[in-house]
Amino acid sequence: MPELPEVEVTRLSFADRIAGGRIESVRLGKPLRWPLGLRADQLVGRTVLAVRRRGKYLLLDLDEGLLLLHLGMSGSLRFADRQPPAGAHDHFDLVTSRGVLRLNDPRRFGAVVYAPGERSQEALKLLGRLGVEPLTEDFDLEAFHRGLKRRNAPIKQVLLAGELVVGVGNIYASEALFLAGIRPTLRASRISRRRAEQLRAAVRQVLARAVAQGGSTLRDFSNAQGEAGHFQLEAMVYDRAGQPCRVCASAVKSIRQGQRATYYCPNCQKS
DNA sequence: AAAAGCCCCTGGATGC
DNA sequence: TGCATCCAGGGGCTTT
Repeated sequence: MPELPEVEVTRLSFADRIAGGRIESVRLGKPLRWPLGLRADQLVGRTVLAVRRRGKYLLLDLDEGLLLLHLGMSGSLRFADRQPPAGAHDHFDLVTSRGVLRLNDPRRFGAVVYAPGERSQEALKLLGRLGVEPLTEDFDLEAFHRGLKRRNAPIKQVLLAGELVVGVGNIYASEALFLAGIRPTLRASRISRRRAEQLRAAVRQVLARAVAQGGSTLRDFSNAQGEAGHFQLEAMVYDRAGQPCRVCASAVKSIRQGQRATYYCPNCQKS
């Protein structure tokens, strides 16, 4: 589900509301991808200072340590005044004096991990190899192009890997490549500087637009207030196999790359 | 070092 | 209606 836009939209929907909240209790459901990393009751009494995002991770800064949250494929957060009975897929509740943050994640690919500090082993293990943030000045064209030249894998998979630039998942990889007019199977090393520039701009444009639209709601994503996103309505190629390209009316094609579906227009993305 | 495959897990859609 | 199969916004880990 959640790529950078969905994670950022989620963050924006509860960061201000939870900030300053004192942790009153923690409820754990079924195991997530990794163990929490400390006893849940050790969080009680700490304060949530702020919520940041790094790639597809949310970082809850506490007055001591931080919580790293990942939504995996099917996770979503809700922030509410009260704590209703937990449903079958509610696997983490953070009850604070400002409200209750609840993670719902049917597939349980998500995670909530405690780290004593941002530079700790625990944090670096998850965040240490992430590429640059696409929506900041850090997304430097020259460095991006140099990185692409070093990879022979198809560009779609290089984007998904998140080692050069973070936050681009399966929806937005196809969308960005469409906007840039680049075929997803093209080897990254063969992308010219000019096309790298177009791709960089396309990644930024599509992610920013998706944030503005509240993210994409394919089946069950909603922000921490329960509101769905709308970007999926303006997707150019994602999940549109066989349908006419919105630019040239050619049939959108679907292929598989690394066990994931990729969508592109064979006419608008000739190479 | 980089690339390719394999899993983790549940549920919805589709087909017989 | 029942059951099998395939597929899904991710990504760490192991093997080539």
